[in-house]
Amino acid sequence: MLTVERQEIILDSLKQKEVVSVREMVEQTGASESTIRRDLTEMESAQKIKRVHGGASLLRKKTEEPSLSEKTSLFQEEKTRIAKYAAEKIENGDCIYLDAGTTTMHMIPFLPPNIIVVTNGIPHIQTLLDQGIETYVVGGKLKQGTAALIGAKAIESIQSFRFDKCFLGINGIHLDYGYTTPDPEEAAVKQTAIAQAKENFVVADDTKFGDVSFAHVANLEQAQIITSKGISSDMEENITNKTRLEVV
Amino acid sequence: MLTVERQEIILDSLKQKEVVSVREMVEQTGASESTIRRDLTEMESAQKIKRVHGGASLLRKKTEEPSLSEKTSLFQEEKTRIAKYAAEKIENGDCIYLDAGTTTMHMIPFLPPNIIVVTNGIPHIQTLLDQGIETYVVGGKLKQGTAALIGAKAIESIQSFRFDKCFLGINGIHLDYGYTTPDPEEAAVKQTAIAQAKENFVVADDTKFGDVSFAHVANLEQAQIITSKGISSDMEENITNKTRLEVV
DNA sequence: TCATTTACGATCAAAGTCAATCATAAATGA
DNA sequence: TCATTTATGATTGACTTTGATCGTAAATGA
Repeated sequence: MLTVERQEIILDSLKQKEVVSVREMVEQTGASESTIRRDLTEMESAQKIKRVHGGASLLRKKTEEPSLSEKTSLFQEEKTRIAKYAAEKIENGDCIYLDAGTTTMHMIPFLPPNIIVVTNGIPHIQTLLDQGIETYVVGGKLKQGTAALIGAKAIESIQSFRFDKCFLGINGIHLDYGYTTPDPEEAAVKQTAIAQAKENFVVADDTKFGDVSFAHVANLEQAQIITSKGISSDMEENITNKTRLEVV
Repeated sequence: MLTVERQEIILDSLKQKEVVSVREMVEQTGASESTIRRDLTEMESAQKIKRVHGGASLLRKKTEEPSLSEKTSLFQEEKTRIAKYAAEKIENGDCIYLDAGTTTMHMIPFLPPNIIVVTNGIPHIQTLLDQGIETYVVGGKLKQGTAALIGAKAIESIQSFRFDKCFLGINGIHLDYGYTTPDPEEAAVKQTAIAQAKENFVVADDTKFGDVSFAHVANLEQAQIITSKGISSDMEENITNKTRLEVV
C-alpha cells in the first residue's frame, strides 16, 4: 500500500470518528505500528491532524483560547483602547456597519445593547451573537485569510442598508493617497459601506500612517480617524488639515 | 479508550446533565475511579469543568456550539453516517445549497473539493473556510440559537442563485403535513432554497419521522429523504409512495 | 457530638505508548 | 549491474497512563 493511500485511510476514519487510536489504524491499514507513527508524525507537521497520546485527533478548530495571549500583548491593548473609544461614538438606537478586521472586532464588547449591526466579518458574528446584539450579515463570497465577505453580492447587500455610522479597518493611511488596502475586492466593499453611511470612522493603530497599499478605498476627507499614541506631531498636523483625527 | 475520548464523553454527559457523579462517569467510560479523577483534575485546570464533591459540573451555561464535543456520541455517529451518504450525492463542479443545522454541518468534511457552496449556517462557514471550499454566504438577519441567517434579506440573497442540489435539515417529517420546522422565518428560507434547486434532499435522523412542527416548509414530494436505520417499515412504505427515501 | 460512610489524592507496580535505532527489502538512477 | 535512496518492520529503553491500595478528609446521619 502506498503512503498516500494509508494516510488517506487515516484521515478518513478521523473524519468519521474524531479520534482514532494507533491500534485501530494498524488494523485498518495493515501497516506496522512504526509506519503508522511515522505517518502521524508527518501528518501532524503538515497540520493535517493533531496527535494525542495513543492516537490522533482532528485539528481543533477554535476555542483554543487566544484570549489570554492576546490580552497580554501590548499591541492588543492598543487595539482595545482604540476600539473602546470608537465604540463610545455609538449611541443607543444607531444602525452601524462594522467592517471585517481585528480592530473593529475589538469594538464588539463595548457596543451598547440597543443597536443594529451590519457586518461582513465572519469572526465578528459569533461574538455579536453572544452579546445578543441584533445583527445582519451581508451576503457574499467568503474570502480566505481575512474571513471577510466580499464581491458583487456583498456590495449589493450593503447597498440595501443605510448606516448612522460606519467603522472601517484599513491598511494604509497616506496624505496623498488616502486610505488603501491590499485587496481591490475588499476596497470596493469598504467604498460601498462608506457611501451608505452618514458618518465614517477609520480605526487604525499608528503603524498604518504613511503606508500605501495597493487598492484605493477613499480620500482622507471621507472619514474621521481614530488612532493610538505614537503618531508623529508632524503627521498629526498634516492630517488634521484634511480630516478629523482623534488620538487615544 | 483514549484519554481524549474519555474526556469528551465526560463533557458530553455534563452538557446533558449539568452535574455528573464520578460513579456515573466510571460506568459510562469503563475507566477506573482513579483515571476519572485524574481526568477531572486535568479538565478543571484546563477550565473545562468545575469539580464538586462526588463529581463535576459545567463551568458555564452559555450555549456553545456543540459541533465538536458531540461527535463521539452514538447519536452523532448516526448523523455522520447520514451526512456522509448525502455528501456522496454531490459531484465535482456542483453548486449546492447547504442549510443551517447540525446534520448538514456534518456533511462538510465529506464534500468534494471542486464545488461551490452557498450556506446560511454560521457554524458552517469556518469549517468550509478550513477546507478551502469556494463558499458564498447568504445575507440576512442573524438568528439567536440556531445561528442561521434568515429573513427577507436571506430570501432575496438565495433567489440570486441557482443550485444543482439543495440539502436541508428539518424538524418534522409527516405523511400529511410534509416537512415542518418550528420557525416560520426559517421555513420561508428553506422554501426559497428548494425553489432554486434542481434536486432537493432532506437529511434527517429517524426521530424526525411522524413529527409535525409549527411551520410548513414543503410537501414530501418536493424533496428526497436521506435518513438512518430505525424508521418503521410501515412508515418507510408510506413515504416511499410519495417520494424517494434512502435509509443508510 | 461522634461514628459511619463516602470521596479524595498520593503512591506504586503493571501495562501501554513513544521516539530512536537498526536491519531488510524495494525502488531509483548512474 | 551496483550503489544509493526510500519505505518498512522489529527491537529497545524511556516515558506516560492506568488501576489498586491506603491513609486522610469531607459529608452524612443518629
